Amino acid sequence: MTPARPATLREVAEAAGVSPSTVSLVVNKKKDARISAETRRRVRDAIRDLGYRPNALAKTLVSGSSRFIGLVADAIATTPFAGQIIHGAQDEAWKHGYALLIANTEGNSDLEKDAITMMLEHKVRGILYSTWFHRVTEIPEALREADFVLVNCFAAEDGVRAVVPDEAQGGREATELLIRAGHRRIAFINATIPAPAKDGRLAGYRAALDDGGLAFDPALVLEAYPDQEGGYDAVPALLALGATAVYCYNDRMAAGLYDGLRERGVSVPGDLSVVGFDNQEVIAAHVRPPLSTVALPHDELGAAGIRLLLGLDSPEESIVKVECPPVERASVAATDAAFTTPPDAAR
Amino acid sequence: MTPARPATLREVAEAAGVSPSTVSLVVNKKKDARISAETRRRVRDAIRDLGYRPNALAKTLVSGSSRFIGLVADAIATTPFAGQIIHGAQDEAWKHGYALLIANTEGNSDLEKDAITMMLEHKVRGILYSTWFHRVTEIPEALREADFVLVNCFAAEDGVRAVVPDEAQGGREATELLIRAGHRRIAFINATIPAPAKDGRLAGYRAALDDGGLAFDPALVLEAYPDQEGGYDAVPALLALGATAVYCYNDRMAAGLYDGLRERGVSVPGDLSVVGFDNQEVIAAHVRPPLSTVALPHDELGAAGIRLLLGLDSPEESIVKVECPPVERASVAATDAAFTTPPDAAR
DNA sequence: CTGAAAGCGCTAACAC
DNA sequence: GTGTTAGCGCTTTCAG
Repeated sequence: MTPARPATLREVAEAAGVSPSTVSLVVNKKKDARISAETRRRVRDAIRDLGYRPNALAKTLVSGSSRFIGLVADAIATTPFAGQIIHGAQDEAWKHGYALLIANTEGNSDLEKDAITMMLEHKVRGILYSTWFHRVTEIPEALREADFVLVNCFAAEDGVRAVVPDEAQGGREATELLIRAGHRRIAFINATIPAPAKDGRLAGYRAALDDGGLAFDPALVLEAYPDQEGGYDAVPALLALGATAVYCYNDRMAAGLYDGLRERGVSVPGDLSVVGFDNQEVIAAHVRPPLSTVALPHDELGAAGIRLLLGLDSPEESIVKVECPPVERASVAATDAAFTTPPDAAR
Repeated sequence: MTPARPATLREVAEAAGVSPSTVSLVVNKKKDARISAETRRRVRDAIRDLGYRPNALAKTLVSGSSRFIGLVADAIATTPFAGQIIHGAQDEAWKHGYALLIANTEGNSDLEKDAITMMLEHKVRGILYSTWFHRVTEIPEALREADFVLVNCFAAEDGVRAVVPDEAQGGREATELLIRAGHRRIAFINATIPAPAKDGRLAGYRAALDDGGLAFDPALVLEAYPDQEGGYDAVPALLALGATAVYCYNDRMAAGLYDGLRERGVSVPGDLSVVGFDNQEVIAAHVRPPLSTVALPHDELGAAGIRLLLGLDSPEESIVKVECPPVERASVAATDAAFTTPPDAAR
């Protein structure tokens, strides 16, 4: 039985017949402490017998620095994304001996302020401020009192540390998946909603086209609401373009596109190759055929945020961009055009 | 500028020319403390000038009880579910003045032990031990040292507090959605994987059939792997049954079923009504047509866990079942049979 | 090799 | 009304 009030270090000392400081030394395995094997044993026994647990709070009080890192999120459950950020942050924090204190604010700034206050009062080492979709953000005043880094968002002002996904590089990889398969007429269905992702993913598309020696044709860029319904509705316009491949703003859009395509007897990837963006597991890995896409590295965003906070990474820029790796599945097929210009015969 | 070392209560006292206890009294707004308006003002000013933040850790040390609740999860990012549990728990904990300390264990029992140890050392008020899918679980030894409640899982032994979804009630509601629409030949595609959900959802199906005066026909229950591929593959067998409606073990299965149905020209809900289970937003709300289903109340599971831990709820049974509410969308249509026995003409 | 003493920031009696 | 004192559980010089 564990006693109601947990045993203290002092009690262990008494039980072992030594002083508190001796117990402290053996508990913390101080290298330079010379404790006789005999004493050490007696202390260990007492610890076991009493079921002693060090009090991390008291430890913090004397050492002055706590082992907490706060994570404030604007929407923990709305998407799987926030979960991944928490996951990445938690693992990395843990690795360095820190525990994560989390708060969900639903974007409510009062809650946000309270959450940050709570963290400050618990003397967190620092705070990760995260958003579920990549965007610019205001910095709550209270946050400035802490050592903080922005995750999946960034500030308008300069010099504020942040970690965000590299949308342009991702868009480029997505497009390249298609170009490498020989496609030359590649449509892009962008989002209707303004966001860093909208601009970045388009920029990446253009960059890949450029590199591939393909002209950018504005007519090939459509816009749709970034979900299944948007993708579904975009089908007629897309089909009118005569493209052999399409790169969608996100996986949800691609999933809706699949439905519309199937209804019209257009097969993927036989008649049309498709790539998405986000790598939203539940969707991308399980539609028919499995969707090739580019991953939004939320875990890594969280982990990088922690490293930045702890000063383990010291990048040149205050805003660090994390790569979005392509994940190839089965929605891209080679087109004949590929055989028109085989690598070796090029020129 | 915030000083490197935050101001302490003692410094505030000196700055205000009062004693520490006076400051303590005004900070904590003690009702029965008689502090002159003048003193109160001086203290407040000093607090503001020094940017004073109470140290919650020191407070905890003296009061003996911390304001932390630990949440250990076996898979934060694998599914959206864990995120919802965290969300529900966090909100409820917050409401009662507690902060959530979270740990992700990936089911690794060493990590699990470390996580629990860390929480114990931080003197958490209690621990919520959660799993991402509903199942029986072992209780890690260390956990017994804390006040704990199981969330989305339960122990084999008696008397251990736990909160789980009411699978049978959910299965019953799902089936009733179909029965109420007049269906009389209702197939059920269960999971191939043993789990409380498998048994519960089947039991609910049978109960609903019973209540509806329909005979249970074992031939109408199929089994498939509980994901999109499983649902897709089950289509031929399902179609051979001649059912007018089908209840799927989960939404992912239903989504795969949609694909297979569409390929064969079977329309939902025109030719076949479909209901799922889980209410996995990204899928259920956005397939075509939107899927009627039954929600797995993960948020509520987390919240109920907190209330149980805090002793705010005191149920009769140690295992509390949380209701799975039906969410109707557009995948169920009335069948002619409904008009054969209109409610009023019944008997 | 080990113990005594001071103090981390705060609260709670109890004085005055 | 407000100050004094004594710890909460622990670490850390500094003696011995």
